[in-house]
Amino acid sequence: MPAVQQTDQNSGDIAERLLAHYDVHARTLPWRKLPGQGFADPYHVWLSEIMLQQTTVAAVGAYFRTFTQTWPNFAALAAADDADVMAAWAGLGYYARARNLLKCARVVVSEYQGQLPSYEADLLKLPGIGPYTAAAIAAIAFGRRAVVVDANVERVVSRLFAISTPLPQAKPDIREATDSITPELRAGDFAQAMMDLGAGICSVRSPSCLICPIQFACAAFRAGNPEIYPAKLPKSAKPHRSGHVYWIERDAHVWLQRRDDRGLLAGMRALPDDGWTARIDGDAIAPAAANWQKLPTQVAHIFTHFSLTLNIAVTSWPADADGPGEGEWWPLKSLDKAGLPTLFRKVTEAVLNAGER
DNA sequence: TACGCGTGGTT
DNA sequence: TAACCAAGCGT
Repeated sequence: MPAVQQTDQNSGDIAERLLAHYDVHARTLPWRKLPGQGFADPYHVWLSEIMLQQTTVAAVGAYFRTFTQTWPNFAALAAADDADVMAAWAGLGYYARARNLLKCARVVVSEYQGQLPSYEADLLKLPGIGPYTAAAIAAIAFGRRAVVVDANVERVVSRLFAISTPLPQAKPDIREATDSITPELRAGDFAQAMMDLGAGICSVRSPSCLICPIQFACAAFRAGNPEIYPAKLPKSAKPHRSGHVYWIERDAHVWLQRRDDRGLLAGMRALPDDGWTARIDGDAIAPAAANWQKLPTQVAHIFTHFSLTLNIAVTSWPADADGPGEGEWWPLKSLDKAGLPTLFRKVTEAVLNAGER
């Protein structure tokens, strides 16, 4: 006994009502054209969609402006130095996105004459573009009909249709239901309207059903329990790890290394460590024999899948001697330009605030 | 297929 | 405060 079977007529009404609401209430965003003003620059749509993967609108804003000012199109970005792009991405997280961003820009230049392809199937082949992003770009930048499903849409649609199967098993049903209400025209506006709805009205904890433009069609509203959707399986507890980082200072410079190309914080500049990972604690073995001094303060950081407490050991290094292993001496006065991920920024702050060096 | 992958805001 | 969550993707 399906709670609600949307009729064809009803399905059309959903898009119509949602788009009418969007025409009046669309959020103004740096990468967005307002309804009726045509399609946004595909480069801007692509860049914003990559940045917005698992990332809030508020966090993306400044990065989007920096990137579009520094690299205004695919050709400029494709010609950029990898290290500059990684440094510009520092702090935004999920650094594989930045590496794939560059790969993608270079493919667009070499294979597509610097113009993003407009078909979902072609977009899907590009680095960093998955099912969601391919559909979003095809619809938003090129006006093609595509079924755009992100976490917002999953929440809205699971409520509309009272889909009680837990995620991720519910994904096929949700995609089918989304397909059934996606209009032939204005699929891009429809997708953005669904995401605006999910970000504002149809929120996770306390949805504002009384002002929702598609309340009339919502099975969960009718049942009085929108907040139970989407159902999700419980998450496993995240482990706690500890380890060390090592601050090696020589003549107002600090020794920085580049992390491995794969895994956590891949390819990012970093301080030397004692081998801690998401799975194991560090072994507390310093990268070299030296007069190490342990700082009284620790740094705590929480990743997606584990939390970490870092101890900090500092030493001063003989003048003119090279640091241990591969690395570079980075001037302390421009440490903010090193593009350190947030974990190591916390460490540098702790060291510099400690004073004793 | 399920897991690894950042960070900051919210409750 | 600890847990949850965000315009997901690659492997």
